[in-house]
Amino acid sequence: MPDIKHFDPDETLDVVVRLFWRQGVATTGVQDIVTATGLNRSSLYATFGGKQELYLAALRRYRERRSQPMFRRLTEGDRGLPAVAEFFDSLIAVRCSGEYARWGCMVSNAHAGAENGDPDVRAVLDRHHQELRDALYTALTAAAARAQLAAGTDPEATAELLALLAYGVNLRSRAGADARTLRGTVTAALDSIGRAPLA
Amino acid sequence: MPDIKHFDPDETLDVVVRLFWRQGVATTGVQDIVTATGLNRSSLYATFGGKQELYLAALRRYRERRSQPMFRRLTEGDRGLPAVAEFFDSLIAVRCSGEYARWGCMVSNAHAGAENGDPDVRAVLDRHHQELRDALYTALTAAAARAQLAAGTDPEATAELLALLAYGVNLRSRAGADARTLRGTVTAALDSIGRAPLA
DNA sequence: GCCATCTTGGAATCAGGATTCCAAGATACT
DNA sequence: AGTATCTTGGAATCCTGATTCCAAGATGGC
Repeated sequence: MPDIKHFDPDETLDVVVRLFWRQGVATTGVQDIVTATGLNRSSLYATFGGKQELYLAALRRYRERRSQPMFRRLTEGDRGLPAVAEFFDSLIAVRCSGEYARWGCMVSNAHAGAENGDPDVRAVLDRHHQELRDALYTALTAAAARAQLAAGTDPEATAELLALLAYGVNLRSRAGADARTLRGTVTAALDSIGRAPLA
Repeated sequence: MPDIKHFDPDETLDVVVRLFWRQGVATTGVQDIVTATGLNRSSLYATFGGKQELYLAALRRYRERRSQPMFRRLTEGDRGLPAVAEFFDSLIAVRCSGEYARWGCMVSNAHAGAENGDPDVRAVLDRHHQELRDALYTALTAAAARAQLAAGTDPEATAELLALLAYGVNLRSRAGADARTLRGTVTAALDSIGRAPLA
C-alpha cells in the first residue's frame, strides 16, 4: 500500500561519501548534501536520520567499498612482500592522482577531526586499524614463510609500523605530497624489512 | 596617549592554541574562544583579526612552542640514533599521557581537516614537514658518521619514513592508541635501521 | 586635570546551520 | 477506482555561527 522511494539510497550514499571524504563532516552542510544528491531534505532525514547518522553510514560505506577491497588484495594468494608493495603502490596512486587526488583517506581524516569524539565513529576507526594491521600481518607471515624477510624482522611490530606508514602517506597526500617521494619512502621501508637481494 | 591592552596577547594565544589543537578549527566557535580566554569579542577581533587569522596565528605558535623545540633537541649534540629514539619517546609520552593526551598533533590534525584549503595554512604544513624531515635527516647523518646505521640505509629516504611514522603516531594517538604499542612499533622501526647490536 | 586615542563591553546584525512540519503527490493492494 | 500509507517538496522553525558597531571606559602625555 505505501509509496516507495523515488531514489536509490545506495547511490545517494556514494555521493555523500565523496562529500564527507573531501570536506570532512564539520564543513559539509546538509544543504551541500541536498544539492549534491538532488534529494529533498525530507527524504534524506526519513531515510538516513540526521547528519551524524548519515556521516556514520558514509564512513562505513567508505570502508566497505574503498578500504576492505584493498585489504583483501593484500592477503590474497599469500604473495608476501610483493603484495605489500603493490598495496602501497595502489594507495599512493589513488591518493595522488585521479578523481580522489589530495582527498586523503576518509578514515585517516576522521582520526584528526572532532568527529572522533563520537563513540560509534571511534569504534569504526579502531576496527579499521585492526583490519589494516591484520591484513599486513597476514601478508608478512606469508612473506616470512617464503623467506622474504630479513632475519630478526618481527611480523607483528612490522605490520603496525606499515599501518602507521600508511596513515602518514594518507595525511601527507592530502597536503599535496609528491607521489615519487612517497614511493621512494615506501621502497626504503620495504627494503629495510626484506632480505638484502644480493648479499 | 592611547589606551593600552588590558590583557596579554601572548597568553591568550596559548589558550587559543589549546582550543584549536583539541577541537579543530571548524568545531571551535568564536564564542568558545571568548569564554576560554575571558576576552571580549571586540578585543579579539581588534588584536588578531577574524577567526581564520587567529587560527593561523595559533598554528604558528604551536609550531614555535611545541614542534620546533623537539626538532632542535633531535639534532643537538649529533647523538644520532639515541636522539631519534628519545624524540619518539617524548612524542609518544606527550601524545598518550598528561594534559594533551589524545589531542594528537595540531599540525597533523590540520592536514586532515578542511583548513588545509587555505594557502597560508598549507604553507605552514609544508614548512613543518620540511623541518621535521630535515631534523631527522641531520640526526641520521650523525648516526651514519658514528657507524650506528645498518649498511644500505639511505638517510634521506629514512628521514622521510620516520617523519611519516611520526604522523601515524600522532593520528592513532588521537584515537586513543596504546603507548606501549606505539613504543614497540617505533622500536621495531629503529631496530631495522640500526646496526644489529650483536651479530 | 584634560584630551586625543585606543580598548572594552555587550548588544545588534546578518548569514547559515540542522531539523521539523504539513500539505500535496505517488504507490500498491483491495 | 478507492484508500491507507508512505514519500516528497518546500516553507517554516529555531539555533548558533561570525562579524560589526557604538557608547562607555581607560590610558598616558601635556
